[in-house]
Amino acid sequence: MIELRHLRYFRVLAETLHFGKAAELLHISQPPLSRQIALLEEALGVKLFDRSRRRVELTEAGRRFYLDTGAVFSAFEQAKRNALATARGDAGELSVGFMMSTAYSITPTVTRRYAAHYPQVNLKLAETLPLDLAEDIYSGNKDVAIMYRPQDCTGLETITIFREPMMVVLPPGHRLRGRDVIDPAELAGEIFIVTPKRIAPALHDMIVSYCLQHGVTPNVGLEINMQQSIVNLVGEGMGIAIVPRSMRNMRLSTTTFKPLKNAPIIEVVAVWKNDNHNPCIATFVESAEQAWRDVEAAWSEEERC
Amino acid sequence: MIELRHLRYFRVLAETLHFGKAAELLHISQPPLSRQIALLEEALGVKLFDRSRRRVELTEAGRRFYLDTGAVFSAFEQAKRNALATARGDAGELSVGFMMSTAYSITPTVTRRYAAHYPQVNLKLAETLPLDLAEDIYSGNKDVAIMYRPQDCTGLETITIFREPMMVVLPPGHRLRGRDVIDPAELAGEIFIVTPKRIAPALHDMIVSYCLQHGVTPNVGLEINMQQSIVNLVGEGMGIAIVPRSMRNMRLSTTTFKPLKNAPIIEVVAVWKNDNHNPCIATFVESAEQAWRDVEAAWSEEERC
DNA sequence: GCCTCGCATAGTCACAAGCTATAGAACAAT
DNA sequence: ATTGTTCTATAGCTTGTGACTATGCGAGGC
Repeated sequence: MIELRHLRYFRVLAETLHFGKAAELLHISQPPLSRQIALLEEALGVKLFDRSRRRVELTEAGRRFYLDTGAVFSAFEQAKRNALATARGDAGELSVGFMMSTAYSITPTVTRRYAAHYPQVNLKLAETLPLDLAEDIYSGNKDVAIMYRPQDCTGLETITIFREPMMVVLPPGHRLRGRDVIDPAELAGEIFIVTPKRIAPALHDMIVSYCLQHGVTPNVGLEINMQQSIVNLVGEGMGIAIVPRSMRNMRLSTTTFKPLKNAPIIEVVAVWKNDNHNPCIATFVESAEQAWRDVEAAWSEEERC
Repeated sequence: MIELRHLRYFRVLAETLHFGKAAELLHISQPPLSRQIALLEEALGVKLFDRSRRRVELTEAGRRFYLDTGAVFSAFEQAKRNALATARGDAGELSVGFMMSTAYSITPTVTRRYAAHYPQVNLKLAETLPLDLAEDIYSGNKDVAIMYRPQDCTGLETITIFREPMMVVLPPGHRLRGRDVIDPAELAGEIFIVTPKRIAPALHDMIVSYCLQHGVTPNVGLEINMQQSIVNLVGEGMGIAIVPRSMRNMRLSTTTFKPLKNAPIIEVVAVWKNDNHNPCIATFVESAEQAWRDVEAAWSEEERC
């Protein structure tokens, strides 16, 4: 059976055309080289060298074989490089799911950064309802999710990649538009627009329990799946809402965002299954963490100014 | 050092995902397979399989490596095929030189046939003066020459690939135009247009000695290198000439070709050096010989009709 | 004609690939 | 739980073969 050894020996001999020198380059002695070349020729059924006892030269077939075995080694080296890169998470494929409500904040930052640092990774991004995200991670359908911290995390790894306070959004001409900070107690009686508990349990529970803690039972007049839609509907005068601060980035002129007293902090996390061995997960998470540190640093810089 | 054996084992295991079955397919027992896979992983520095004691599956890197090693084996198989084809003379490069005077007869027939049968051979055709052809063969500059049989053939192999009688060409309005066959004795006093002895010794000597045998000393009034030019000049009334029959194929309306009594036969041969090991020479010569047999068969068919 | 060069052959050694036997983990069935 | 089954890994031995040294032998050079 022909092995890479035979091809290695052949190529060095083809380059030197001298058994002694080739053997020296290969760190073996001359007789085994003679023997291995003879075995190679026998296995191929083709004479690769014309050799008198004095001179060695390539046959036509040998010349051809020299060119072609170059491709064999290129392919082999490429295979090794790719395997290493893939194992390190520098190359491969990564499916990332994200909640639409992070599309104005951390998701673009993180994914742009990752794509720039790891161009050999084929990054597949898909907007997904929070409800489905955890399921996709469990099933292995997606590798990483960017979502609000889920309540049940058994078998999952999470890391915080974004934190922001919740704010209240007010419709045009609302009685509280003049205020700097709003106490939730003042929101009693307002119509609240909220995501359904089924779709985004963490977010829903956070808002409800925050209100209850401040003595208000929110009057949920409208259930809407997406944060963006909620803000739009507030703009249409359908009610008020408590949403993550980054929703301001929608820059909808009809709405007003106001800080809340003792505002709850919402946490966006990257989530992955700890027995999912796609090595790109590690590089992605590392990159996302760094992106968050950069954002935090930029914010404290802003505050100082 | 990683050998093809490791890659072969890896690929079968990657396909079966079962050490026992893979080992059986490879006609080895299971323990050495485990060991060789472990050695491969160690040499690469990459885990290729996730294996519990119970289940085997590919890692990301392993999946990638499986794809890439496919290319390694493709390249290797290609190299083997090409080496075999080259050794058999089915592929490669062949330089063929030919005299322009065969451009109306055997050269197109032979080369078209060869190109059709051996499409993988890169055939390099070059028109060459007979003088230079032998030299090109000796020096290895060309592999095969198509030419009139040379006088000195030491170190050369030759094979006849075409035979044709010489004919006399007459200018417009010549006194002998009405004759069916011409006796060379009747050509006494005519101006002969002949190739210089230096350029095509075989052809020159054949014509001169033929004339002498028939009691005529040819009056060489014009020396012209190429047969085609000679026929053209006969058409211009510059003299008469004795040329190979296939020169009729020029279809020059001003000239008249007449058979000669006891016409000498000119032989076109393929010539190659017997220590030139280009395997395409063998296939080319074989093909040329067959082409000649076909032409002969077609001729005797014509005569019968 | 002798010497040198350089590839091939002969004979020996050692390493590693392969074998058998078995341990030990994971899962299934009772 | 317990036992059986199914796999992979490990241990220890055997053997094939790649590599080494010594030498043969033909081709050129002096």
